[in-house]
Amino acid sequence: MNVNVLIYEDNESLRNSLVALLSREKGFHIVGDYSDCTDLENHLFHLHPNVILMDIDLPEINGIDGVKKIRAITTTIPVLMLTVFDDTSSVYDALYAGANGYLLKKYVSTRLVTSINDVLEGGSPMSPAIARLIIDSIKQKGPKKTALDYNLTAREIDVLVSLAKGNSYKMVADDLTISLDTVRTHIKHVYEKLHVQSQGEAISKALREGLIK
Amino acid sequence: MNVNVLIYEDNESLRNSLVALLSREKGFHIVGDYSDCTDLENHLFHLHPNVILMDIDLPEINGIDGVKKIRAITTTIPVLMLTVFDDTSSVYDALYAGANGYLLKKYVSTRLVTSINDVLEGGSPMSPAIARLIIDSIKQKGPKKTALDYNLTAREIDVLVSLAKGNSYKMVADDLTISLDTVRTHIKHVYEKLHVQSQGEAISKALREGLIK
DNA sequence: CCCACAATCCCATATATATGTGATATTCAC
DNA sequence: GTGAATATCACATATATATGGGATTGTGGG
Repeated sequence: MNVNVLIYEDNESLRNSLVALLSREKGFHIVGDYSDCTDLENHLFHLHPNVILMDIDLPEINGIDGVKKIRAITTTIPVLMLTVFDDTSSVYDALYAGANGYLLKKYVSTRLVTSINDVLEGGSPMSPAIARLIIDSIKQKGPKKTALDYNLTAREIDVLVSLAKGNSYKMVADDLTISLDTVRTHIKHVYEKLHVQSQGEAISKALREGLIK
Repeated sequence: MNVNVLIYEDNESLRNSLVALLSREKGFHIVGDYSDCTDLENHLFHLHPNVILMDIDLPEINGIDGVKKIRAITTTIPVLMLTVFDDTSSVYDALYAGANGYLLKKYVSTRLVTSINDVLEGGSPMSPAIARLIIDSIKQKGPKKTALDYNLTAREIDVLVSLAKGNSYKMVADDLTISLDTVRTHIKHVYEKLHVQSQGEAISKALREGLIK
């Protein structure tokens, strides 16, 4: 059972280290190591990698775009990002592009092999510092309140949700099969409970605080 | 340089393993190991832990509430969660409660010491399976579009943002120091570009797609 | 049993909003 | 320097919305 590893890393000394490190490891076979991913499509088709190591800061095409190119061709081959920077937006961009893991270069020597095994098993290994960034940015959004925090009734939420879809009062009425006046009444109560006095404020408060999705 | 570790774990055999494991490790000192965290406040004040290991499934008070109790008292002592389940909502609840790391029990033997060191350094270690959950749930929200995707102009965004604050057209006009009619014009254009025809739909689309915050 | 609350409907009206048409000045690219 | 895009303002009007009042019915708790 051999794992074919494809490497994109422009720093030659690090690239050589990676190759050396994995060559020593039983079960790993390096099918290619390159300093840029301009010829990525070809490599994918001919080298049959099981996992790809991708540096973030690559010349010509950066690692993020590299992942995008990979994901445009296949979604099954896991990609492990390598970087020196723990920068929030790069992390997010890489994850959205379809990267599976995120390893800081200073941990390569101790955690590369484990991390490769982790992504092969469907996990998303990341260095603690990276994980910290992600967690912080999640927390920043704040814990979601529920509709209960404002004592909204089930029906009032129905109306709010329908309204947030962009429905007019009349459409909400049709949607929920109630009269226009009933819609008005519910909305009136919602406004009182949320302490707002316009549709715009109600919808934006509801969405921002996670009362509705 | 001794690290004081406080442990809450109801499974006695695991708790003993944890104690044994850390006792062997130089630099760690276990100041307490308990099967529940009912007496948490006392422990915090008298045992002076530098790091706390907390099981998720605890009798009486569960681990999530345990973290909340800790965070009500201090925000500086890192808490590392231990769990057998990789369940999305528990993970989120724990993170929001203020946990710093999240370790699956099956990795305790190999990664506990490293993980403790990671949280002490301000990182957020987590098992790859846990990280995967978090990443998936982030990705689910989809990559944020920018206002550019709809060719909104700077001024149109200004108006949209002001509207989403709950401002009426008149208030937007005051806010941006332009006339009411100009506000109308901008909004008209926004509606055309977003393909919506009401304020509610515009605001909810803008918020949901991340055009505005 | 009574009360509070939820859900439903009705009426009335002052504002606000959506939409059309039209105009002027500025800027920026070609 | 001509044209396209932007930002600004104006006028008109049909709907929609916000808000006040009042009413009926069912339900669940005390």
